[in-house]
Amino acid sequence: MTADTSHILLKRYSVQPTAHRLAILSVFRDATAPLDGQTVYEILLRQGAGIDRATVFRTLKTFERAGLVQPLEFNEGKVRFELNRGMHHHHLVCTECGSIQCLKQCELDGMVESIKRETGFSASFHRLDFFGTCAKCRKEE
Amino acid sequence: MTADTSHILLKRYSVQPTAHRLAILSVFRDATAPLDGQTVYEILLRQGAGIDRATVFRTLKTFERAGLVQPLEFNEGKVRFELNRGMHHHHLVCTECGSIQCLKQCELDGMVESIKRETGFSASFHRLDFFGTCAKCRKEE
DNA sequence: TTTAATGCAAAACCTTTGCACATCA
DNA sequence: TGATGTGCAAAGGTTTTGCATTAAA
Repeated sequence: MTADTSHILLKRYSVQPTAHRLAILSVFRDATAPLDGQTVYEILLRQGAGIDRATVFRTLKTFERAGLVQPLEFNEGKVRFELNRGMHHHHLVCTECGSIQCLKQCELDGMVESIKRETGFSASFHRLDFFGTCAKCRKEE
Repeated sequence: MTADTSHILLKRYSVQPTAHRLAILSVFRDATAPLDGQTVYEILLRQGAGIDRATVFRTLKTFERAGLVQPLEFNEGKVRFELNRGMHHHHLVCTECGSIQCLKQCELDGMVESIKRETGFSASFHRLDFFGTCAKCRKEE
Protein backbone atom coordinates (compact mmCIF):
# COMPACT_ATOMS: atom_id res chain seq x y z
CA MET A 1 0.00 0.00 0.00
CA THR A 2 1.47 3.33 -0.96
CA ALA A 3 0.88 6.62 0.80
CA ASP A 4 -1.13 7.60 -2.24
CA THR A 5 -3.75 4.90 -1.79
CA SER A 6 -4.12 5.91 1.88
CA HIS A 7 -4.72 9.47 0.82
CA ILE A 8 -7.40 8.37 -1.61
CA LEU A 9 -8.94 6.04 0.93
CA LEU A 10 -9.43 8.86 3.44
CA LYS A 11 -10.98 11.09 0.79
CA ARG A 12 -13.34 8.33 -0.23
CA TYR A 13 -14.57 8.19 3.37
CA SER A 14 -14.83 12.00 3.52
CA VAL A 15 -12.03 12.27 6.05
CA GLN A 16 -9.64 15.16 5.58
CA PRO A 17 -6.26 13.53 4.92
CA THR A 18 -3.76 15.12 7.31
CA ALA A 19 -0.31 13.79 8.07
CA HIS A 20 -1.46 12.44 11.44
CA ARG A 21 -4.44 10.68 10.00
CA LEU A 22 -2.36 9.08 7.30
CA ALA A 23 0.07 7.89 9.99
CA ILE A 24 -2.74 6.40 12.08
CA LEU A 25 -4.23 4.71 9.04
CA SER A 26 -0.84 3.27 8.23
CA VAL A 27 -0.57 1.79 11.73
CA PHE A 28 -3.83 -0.05 11.14
CA ARG A 29 -2.72 -1.24 7.74
CA ASP A 30 0.38 -2.77 9.29
CA ALA A 31 -1.48 -4.31 12.22
CA THR A 32 -2.27 -8.00 12.41
CA ALA A 33 -4.88 -7.58 15.13
CA PRO A 34 -7.38 -4.91 16.21
CA LEU A 35 -5.71 -2.07 18.15
CA ASP A 36 -6.82 0.18 20.99
CA GLY A 37 -6.14 3.91 21.14
CA GLN A 38 -3.31 3.76 23.64
CA THR A 39 -1.50 1.14 21.56
CA VAL A 40 -1.85 3.18 18.39
CA TYR A 41 -0.46 6.16 20.28
CA GLU A 42 2.53 4.18 21.55
CA ILE A 43 3.32 2.75 18.13
CA LEU A 44 3.34 6.24 16.66
CA LEU A 45 5.60 7.53 19.42
CA ARG A 46 8.01 4.66 18.79
CA GLN A 47 8.00 5.60 15.12
CA GLY A 48 9.08 9.08 16.12
CA ALA A 49 5.80 10.78 15.28
CA GLY A 50 5.09 13.74 17.55
CA ILE A 51 1.41 13.25 18.18
CA ASP A 52 -0.90 13.77 21.11
CA ARG A 53 -2.97 11.02 22.67
CA ALA A 54 -6.09 13.17 22.35
CA THR A 55 -5.49 13.45 18.63
CA VAL A 56 -5.30 9.68 18.34
CA PHE A 57 -8.58 9.16 20.19
CA ARG A 58 -10.29 11.97 18.28
CA THR A 59 -9.10 10.49 15.03
CA LEU A 60 -10.37 7.04 15.96
CA LYS A 61 -13.80 8.52 16.65
CA THR A 62 -13.63 10.33 13.32
CA PHE A 63 -12.65 7.13 11.52
CA GLU A 64 -15.43 5.26 13.29
CA ARG A 65 -18.09 7.81 12.39
CA ALA A 66 -16.86 7.80 8.81
CA GLY A 67 -17.14 4.02 8.67
CA LEU A 68 -13.44 3.54 8.07
CA VAL A 69 -12.89 1.47 11.21
CA GLN A 70 -15.07 -0.69 13.40
CA PRO A 71 -15.00 -0.70 17.21
CA LEU A 72 -14.56 -4.06 18.94
CA GLU A 73 -14.64 -5.04 22.58
CA PHE A 74 -13.05 -8.13 23.98
CA ASN A 75 -13.71 -7.79 27.68
CA GLU A 76 -10.53 -5.82 28.32
CA GLY A 77 -11.88 -2.54 29.60
CA LYS A 78 -10.98 -0.76 26.41
CA VAL A 79 -12.10 -0.47 22.81
CA ARG A 80 -10.13 -1.86 19.91
CA PHE A 81 -10.59 -0.86 16.30
CA GLU A 82 -9.96 -2.58 13.04
CA LEU A 83 -9.97 -1.34 9.49
CA ASN A 84 -13.20 -1.91 7.69
CA ARG A 85 -11.77 -3.89 4.82
CA GLY A 86 -15.07 -4.57 3.15
CA MET A 87 -15.18 -8.23 4.06
CA HIS A 88 -17.22 -8.46 7.22
CA HIS A 89 -15.92 -11.16 9.55
CA HIS A 90 -15.67 -12.45 13.09
CA HIS A 91 -12.97 -13.12 15.67
CA LEU A 92 -11.40 -15.91 17.66
CA VAL A 93 -10.07 -14.47 20.91
CA CYS A 94 -7.74 -16.72 22.85
CA THR A 95 -8.28 -16.18 26.57
CA GLU A 96 -4.88 -17.72 27.36
CA CYS A 97 -2.40 -15.91 25.12
CA GLY A 98 -4.62 -13.01 24.06
CA SER A 99 -4.17 -13.65 20.35
CA ILE A 100 -6.94 -12.56 18.02
CA GLN A 101 -7.52 -14.29 14.69
CA CYS A 102 -10.08 -13.35 12.08
CA LEU A 103 -12.51 -15.77 10.48
CA LYS A 104 -12.69 -15.56 6.72
CA GLN A 105 -16.30 -14.62 6.39
CA CYS A 106 -19.69 -14.29 7.97
CA GLU A 107 -22.59 -16.63 7.42
CA LEU A 108 -25.28 -14.82 9.35
CA ASP A 109 -27.22 -13.07 6.58
CA GLY A 110 -30.03 -15.57 6.95
CA MET A 111 -30.18 -14.90 10.67
CA VAL A 112 -30.45 -11.14 10.09
CA GLU A 113 -33.37 -11.80 7.76
CA SER A 114 -35.24 -14.06 10.16
CA ILE A 115 -34.74 -11.61 13.05
CA LYS A 116 -36.31 -8.85 10.97
CA ARG A 117 -39.20 -11.09 10.02
CA GLU A 118 -39.84 -12.32 13.54
CA THR A 119 -39.10 -9.28 15.71
CA GLY A 120 -39.19 -6.25 13.43
CA PHE A 121 -35.64 -5.40 14.51
CA SER A 122 -33.57 -4.12 11.61
CA ALA A 123 -29.96 -5.07 12.28
CA SER A 124 -27.53 -2.84 10.46
CA PHE A 125 -24.47 -4.61 11.80
CA HIS A 126 -23.54 -7.27 14.30
CA ARG A 127 -20.63 -8.63 16.23
CA LEU A 128 -19.81 -12.25 16.71
CA ASP A 129 -16.74 -13.17 18.67
CA PHE A 130 -15.63 -16.53 19.97
CA PHE A 131 -13.65 -16.81 23.20
CA GLY A 132 -11.66 -19.88 24.02
CA THR A 133 -8.30 -21.54 23.51
CA CYS A 134 -6.35 -21.28 20.28
CA ALA A 135 -4.69 -24.27 18.63
CA LYS A 136 -1.25 -23.24 19.85
CA CYS A 137 -2.27 -22.90 23.49
CA ARG A 138 -4.17 -26.17 23.34
CA LYS A 139 -1.04 -28.02 22.27
CA GLU A 140 1.04 -26.48 25.01
CA GLU A 141 -1.16 -27.80 27.77
CA MET B 1 -38.48 -15.84 43.36
CA THR B 2 -38.16 -15.90 47.11
CA ALA B 3 -35.14 -14.86 49.12
CA ASP B 4 -34.65 -18.54 49.84
CA THR B 5 -34.09 -19.54 46.24
CA SER B 6 -31.54 -16.69 45.89
CA HIS B 7 -29.74 -18.01 48.90
CA ILE B 8 -29.62 -21.49 47.43
CA LEU B 9 -28.58 -20.15 44.05
CA LEU B 10 -25.52 -18.41 45.51
CA LYS B 11 -24.52 -21.53 47.40
CA ARG B 12 -24.84 -23.59 44.27
CA TYR B 13 -22.35 -21.27 42.60
CA SER B 14 -20.04 -21.41 45.63
CA VAL B 15 -20.63 -17.76 46.44
CA GLN B 16 -20.97 -16.92 50.12
CA PRO B 17 -24.51 -15.56 50.48
CA THR B 18 -24.26 -12.23 52.30
CA ALA B 19 -27.02 -9.65 52.55
CA HIS B 20 -25.35 -7.43 49.97
CA ARG B 21 -24.90 -10.23 47.48
CA LEU B 22 -28.50 -11.30 47.85
CA ALA B 23 -29.55 -7.71 47.22
CA ILE B 24 -27.40 -7.47 44.09
CA LEU B 25 -28.71 -10.79 42.83
CA SER B 26 -32.24 -9.56 43.40
CA VAL B 27 -31.55 -6.45 41.30
CA PHE B 28 -30.55 -8.68 38.41
CA ARG B 29 -33.58 -10.89 38.87
CA ASP B 30 -35.83 -7.86 38.57
CA ALA B 31 -33.96 -6.39 35.61
CA THR B 32 -35.30 -6.56 32.07
CA ALA B 33 -31.94 -5.74 30.47
CA PRO B 34 -28.27 -6.27 31.27
CA LEU B 35 -26.99 -3.82 33.91
CA ASP B 36 -23.65 -2.12 34.52
CA GLY B 37 -22.05 -1.70 37.94
CA GLN B 38 -22.91 1.94 38.40
CA THR B 39 -26.58 1.27 37.61
CA VAL B 40 -26.75 -1.63 40.04
CA TYR B 41 -25.23 0.64 42.67
CA GLU B 42 -27.77 3.39 42.03
CA ILE B 43 -30.72 1.01 42.12
CA LEU B 44 -29.56 -0.30 45.49
CA LEU B 45 -29.15 3.23 46.86
CA ARG B 46 -32.65 4.09 45.71
CA GLN B 47 -33.89 1.00 47.52
CA GLY B 48 -32.31 2.33 50.69
CA ALA B 49 -29.49 -0.20 50.84
CA GLY B 50 -26.34 1.26 52.35
CA ILE B 51 -23.72 -0.24 50.08
CA ASP B 52 -20.44 0.92 48.66
CA ARG B 53 -19.71 1.15 44.94
CA ALA B 54 -16.54 -0.89 45.41
CA THR B 55 -18.56 -3.69 46.95
CA VAL B 56 -20.85 -3.73 43.94
CA PHE B 57 -17.97 -3.97 41.49
CA ARG B 58 -16.19 -6.57 43.60
CA THR B 59 -19.36 -8.60 43.82
CA LEU B 60 -19.88 -8.43 40.06
CA LYS B 61 -16.38 -9.79 39.54
CA THR B 62 -17.10 -12.52 42.07
CA PHE B 63 -20.36 -13.40 40.31
CA GLU B 64 -18.60 -13.40 36.97
CA ARG B 65 -15.81 -15.69 38.14
CA ALA B 66 -18.37 -18.00 39.70
CA GLY B 67 -20.27 -18.16 36.40
CA LEU B 68 -23.40 -16.61 37.88
CA VAL B 69 -23.39 -13.64 35.51
CA GLN B 70 -21.99 -12.95 32.08
CA PRO B 71 -20.23 -9.74 31.03
CA LEU B 72 -21.51 -7.97 27.94
CA GLU B 73 -20.23 -4.95 26.04
CA PHE B 74 -22.35 -2.81 23.79
CA ASN B 75 -19.97 -0.09 22.74
CA GLU B 76 -20.79 2.12 25.70
CA GLY B 77 -17.46 2.32 27.45
CA LYS B 78 -18.66 0.13 30.27
CA VAL B 79 -19.44 -3.49 31.02
CA ARG B 80 -22.94 -4.77 31.55
CA PHE B 81 -23.81 -8.07 33.19
CA GLU B 82 -26.73 -10.39 32.94
CA LEU B 83 -27.74 -13.39 34.96
CA ASN B 84 -26.66 -16.66 33.48
CA ARG B 85 -30.09 -18.22 33.24
CA GLY B 86 -28.91 -21.41 31.58
CA MET B 87 -30.34 -20.62 28.18
CA HIS B 88 -27.53 -19.07 26.18
CA HIS B 89 -28.81 -16.33 23.88
CA HIS B 90 -28.01 -13.18 21.93
CA HIS B 91 -29.06 -9.53 21.93
CA LEU B 92 -30.70 -6.92 19.78
CA VAL B 93 -29.31 -3.51 20.72
CA CYS B 94 -31.24 -0.54 19.40
CA THR B 95 -28.82 2.27 18.58
CA GLU B 96 -31.63 4.83 18.68
CA CYS B 97 -33.43 4.25 21.98
CA GLY B 98 -30.81 2.06 23.64
CA SER B 99 -33.23 -0.78 24.35
CA ILE B 100 -31.83 -4.29 24.57
CA GLN B 101 -33.92 -7.34 23.76
CA CYS B 102 -32.88 -10.95 24.06
CA LEU B 103 -33.24 -13.54 21.34
CA LYS B 104 -34.78 -16.79 22.45
CA GLN B 105 -31.92 -19.08 21.62
CA CYS B 106 -28.64 -19.61 19.87
CA GLU B 107 -28.14 -21.58 16.72
CA LEU B 108 -24.37 -21.46 16.46
CA ASP B 109 -23.38 -24.89 17.75
CA GLY B 110 -22.62 -26.03 14.23
CA MET B 111 -20.39 -23.02 13.71
CA VAL B 112 -18.42 -23.76 16.89
CA GLU B 113 -17.87 -27.27 15.58
CA SER B 114 -16.67 -26.21 12.16
CA ILE B 115 -14.31 -23.61 13.66
CA LYS B 116 -12.71 -26.29 15.80
CA ARG B 117 -12.37 -28.58 12.81
CA GLU B 118 -10.93 -25.92 10.51
CA THR B 119 -8.77 -23.80 12.82
CA GLY B 120 -8.14 -25.87 15.94
CA PHE B 121 -9.61 -23.06 18.05
CA SER B 122 -11.73 -24.42 20.88
CA ALA B 123 -14.44 -21.85 21.60
CA SER B 124 -15.77 -22.14 25.13
CA PHE B 125 -18.23 -19.31 24.72
CA HIS B 126 -19.14 -16.62 22.24
CA ARG B 127 -20.99 -13.36 21.95
CA LEU B 128 -23.32 -12.41 19.16
CA ASP B 129 -25.05 -9.07 19.30
CA PHE B 130 -27.00 -7.26 16.64
CA PHE B 131 -27.02 -3.47 16.46
CA GLY B 132 -29.68 -1.59 14.58
CA THR B 133 -33.15 -0.13 14.92
CA CYS B 134 -35.88 -1.78 16.94
CA ALA B 135 -39.44 -2.17 15.66
CA LYS B 136 -40.70 0.71 17.81
CA CYS B 137 -38.07 3.19 16.61
CA ARG B 138 -38.61 2.13 13.00
CA LYS B 139 -42.29 3.00 13.24
CA GLU B 140 -41.63 6.40 14.76
CA GLU B 141 -39.51 7.54 11.86
C1' DT C 1 -10.88 33.86 5.24
C1' DT C 2 -13.37 30.48 7.13
C1' DT C 3 -13.32 25.98 8.72
C1' DA C 4 -11.25 22.12 10.62
C1' DA C 5 -7.33 19.77 13.10
C1' DT C 6 -4.02 19.69 16.89
C1' DG C 7 -1.50 20.20 21.46
C1' DC C 8 -1.84 20.88 26.04
C1' DA C 9 -3.85 20.42 30.33
C1' DA C 10 -7.50 19.14 32.88
C1' DA C 11 -11.29 16.44 33.84
C1' DA C 12 -14.78 12.72 33.36
C1' DC C 13 -15.90 8.22 33.72
C1' DC C 14 -15.58 3.40 34.86
C1' DT C 15 -13.17 0.35 37.61
C1' DT C 16 -9.66 -1.41 40.87
C1' DT C 17 -6.89 -1.50 45.11
C1' DG C 18 -4.82 -0.91 49.94
C1' DC C 19 -5.94 -0.93 54.36
C1' DA C 20 -8.60 -1.14 58.58
C1' DC C 21 -12.69 -2.93 60.41
C1' DA C 22 -16.59 -6.01 60.53
C1' DT C 23 -18.66 -10.37 59.66
C1' DC C 24 -19.15 -15.17 58.69
C1' DA C 25 -17.71 -20.19 58.93
C1' DT D 1 -9.72 -17.99 65.41
C1' DG D 2 -9.01 -17.68 60.65
C1' DA D 3 -10.77 -16.54 56.33
C1' DT D 4 -13.70 -13.66 53.83
C1' DG D 5 -16.54 -9.51 52.93
C1' DT D 6 -17.06 -4.45 53.28
C1' DG D 7 -16.41 0.73 53.70
C1' DC D 8 -13.59 4.35 52.86
C1' DA D 9 -10.41 6.81 50.38
C1' DA D 10 -7.30 6.93 46.93
C1' DA D 11 -5.58 5.79 42.61
C1' DG D 12 -5.42 3.52 37.91
C1' DG D 13 -6.67 3.29 33.21
C1' DT D 14 -9.23 4.71 29.29
C1' DT D 15 -11.37 8.30 26.99
C1' DT D 16 -13.27 13.06 26.49
C1' DT D 17 -13.29 18.13 26.56
C1' DG D 18 -12.19 23.28 26.67
C1' DC D 19 -9.36 26.43 24.88
C1' DA D 20 -5.66 28.61 22.42
C1' DT D 21 -2.88 27.73 18.40
C1' DT D 22 -1.90 25.95 13.93
C1' DA D 23 -2.84 24.13 9.52
C1' DA D 24 -5.93 23.23 5.69
C1' DA D 25 -9.71 24.30 2.14
